[in-house]
Amino acid sequence: MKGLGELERSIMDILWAENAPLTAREVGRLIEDRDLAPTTVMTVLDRLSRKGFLTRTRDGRAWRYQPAASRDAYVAELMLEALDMTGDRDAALTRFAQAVSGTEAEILRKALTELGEE
Amino acid sequence: MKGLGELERSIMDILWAENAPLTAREVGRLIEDRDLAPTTVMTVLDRLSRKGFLTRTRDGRAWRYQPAASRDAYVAELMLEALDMTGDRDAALTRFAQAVSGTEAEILRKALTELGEE
DNA sequence: TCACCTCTCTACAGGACGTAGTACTACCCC
DNA sequence: GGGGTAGTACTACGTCCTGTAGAGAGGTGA
Repeated sequence: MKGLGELERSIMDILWAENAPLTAREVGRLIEDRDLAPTTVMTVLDRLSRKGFLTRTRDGRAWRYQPAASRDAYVAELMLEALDMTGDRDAALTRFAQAVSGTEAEILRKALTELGEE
Repeated sequence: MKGLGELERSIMDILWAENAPLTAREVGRLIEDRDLAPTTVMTVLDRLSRKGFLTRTRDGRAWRYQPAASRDAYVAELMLEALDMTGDRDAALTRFAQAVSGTEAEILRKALTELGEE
């Protein structure tokens, strides 16, 4: 998987936050604080779908874009990818476990416990 | 934190694998399969220390480079960084927990348990 | 038909990286 | 002591990615 640029991520954030597939115009409106040219938004949406982060379907002449995967899935995948980078996954995992905060350690523990029960 | 390029990572891998600080020449010898000019290795080592991935100390006229952090720490940090990207850390963590393989889930569980005992 | 929307194509600047040459300095051997 | 050698710093260049956007084409409604 490739990383995302800053604008790309802003746009993914918008689409992840929204539940419905959006057109370029709609995304542009939601990102208004940056005052981007409409084509800029379109270009980025296009690149994102080319990279597989978005899927798009026709709606009249316009395209509607929506995330190909949930943000959680994306984040989890990034984490796994980082993990793949090491020779010693166990050490890295241990380190990671030590680094997450208390509440999050709790979440992780619970998720793992539920796993074990399946 | 910034990501690493491909050559940068090869070089970090070498330095992570080695326990002693190496000179550019030594790194170059260890990476021989690529047949790089000595200055290429030096440039990359230099960039890596500029980015904070390496520290260097003088050894006569030469520099000796060593990782500023362990690979595990680096990987763990990458993972945390990915985690920071999401609005809903819990969901991402849960997702992650579900994605790691059984053995690794075990490792994680153990690390978390030990945490709890401290 | 005219204004408009949306698309696709093309472009360009800036930064990161891989790659390396050049020029300068210090050191060792003959 | 002079030349080769090793090591450094500085500079450079091509490529790819990303942010940014214009130009042109083809529908669409008034």
